[in-house]
Amino acid sequence: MSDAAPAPKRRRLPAAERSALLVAKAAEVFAEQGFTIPTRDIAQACGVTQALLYKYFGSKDALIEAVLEARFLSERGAPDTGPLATDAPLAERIADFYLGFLAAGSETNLRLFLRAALDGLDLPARYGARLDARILKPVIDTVKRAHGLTVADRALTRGEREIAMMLHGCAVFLMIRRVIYRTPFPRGYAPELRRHVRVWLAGAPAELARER
Amino acid sequence: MSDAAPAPKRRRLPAAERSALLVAKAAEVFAEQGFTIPTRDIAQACGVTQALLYKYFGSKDALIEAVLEARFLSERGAPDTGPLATDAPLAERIADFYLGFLAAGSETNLRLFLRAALDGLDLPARYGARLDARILKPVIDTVKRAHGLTVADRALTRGEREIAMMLHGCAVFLMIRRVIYRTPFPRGYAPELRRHVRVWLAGAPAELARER
DNA sequence: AGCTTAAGTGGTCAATTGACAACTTATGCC
DNA sequence: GGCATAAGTTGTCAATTGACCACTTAAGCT
Repeated sequence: MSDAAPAPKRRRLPAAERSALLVAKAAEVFAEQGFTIPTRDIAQACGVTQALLYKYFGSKDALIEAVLEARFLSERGAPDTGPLATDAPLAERIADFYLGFLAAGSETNLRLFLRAALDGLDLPARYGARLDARILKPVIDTVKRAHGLTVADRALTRGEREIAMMLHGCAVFLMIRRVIYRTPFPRGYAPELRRHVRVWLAGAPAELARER
Repeated sequence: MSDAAPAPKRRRLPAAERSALLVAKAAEVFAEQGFTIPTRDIAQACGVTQALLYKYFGSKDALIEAVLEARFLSERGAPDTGPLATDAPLAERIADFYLGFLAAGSETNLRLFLRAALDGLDLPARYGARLDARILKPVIDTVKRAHGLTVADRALTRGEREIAMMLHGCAVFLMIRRVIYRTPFPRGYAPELRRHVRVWLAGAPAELARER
């Protein structure tokens, strides 16, 4: 009975640790509730007083910026390009790569990204370069190699980028349907994603060849 | 000089007219600023006092519901399926149909829809049936006919629906990139959309044939 | 013109919200 | 143990916000 030990109050964390904790939790809350959620609610979700948020981040905007930085602009979080380089069939490699991207780009990330974009926070422009380097170019180069096209060391042409964006849009839209529209995918989206890759691969190489 | 005629104060509109005006303007404001915008700001954008909003709609939620109803659940606003039935080449017909959809689904509509979905307003589920009837099935049937497959009078199978959804996702993602991500498309998105349709048509018919 | 009625306004209230100053206390170091 | 310092809290303030009541006035009818 007398389990008198009071709740294990974890107080007085070192600043770096607390800061990371606040940013992580705030990301979830912003993603779910939007950036207009009161700072008091964020603090409560963090198990901390509202005033402490202001000790760590001088303003609500600064907290938002810290969240976006941590989630989208820091070096961590690039999807693993390993699946692209196996000796499996091309379609399988690309599907596996994108399945990794969809898993890594968590629900929180998608919600945050869309909310930030809707609210004019200029995130997509800042994120654009990373998208090209981490996702679009690796995919295009993989397809080119598989079809005997020469792989240049330069940035994607506009046309190549759009071809890659078609598949990317399909993958992101799958995630939007599940996470934002709340469409149920009882067996995950692997089957649908594989089909998308099949269809895309039926037409994309010819388009790529056209691009000089 | 003495254009002494004072500002043409349009006051005392008939209720139906005023109501429509409020809903239309509120849709724009919600789309731009999100559903958390103060009712006072909406009223100001309408050129009306905040109290009047409460005369017409008993609460903020009721106003939001009226906006979503008017934009997504009323009978108006179905995209024109005319372009699907011309005697132009298949790719051109589908591209033209979707260009119409992208133009009709205005920026305001896309923003509203995403915001509503993000905020858990359950709009996608309510809108789903209309999407099938107005867009996905017409497209699939057009492709089937062009490829000599029999067109049934029943609803789409799950597989057919996903095949259509692939193209739909590409089109919506184009709009998202322009409207939400604010990516510039100097020459409109007709060129990219046409390319998407080409690629899709290279693989989709084979997938459709598989679906029995 | 006079009157009725619906359209629209001004002002107010309690609750909420971003921000912060003053205060308290846990924790590591000697 | 004693204590310096950073970690965390309490309480407060002005501005904002959803809601609404009492009041004013334009339009149509006769």
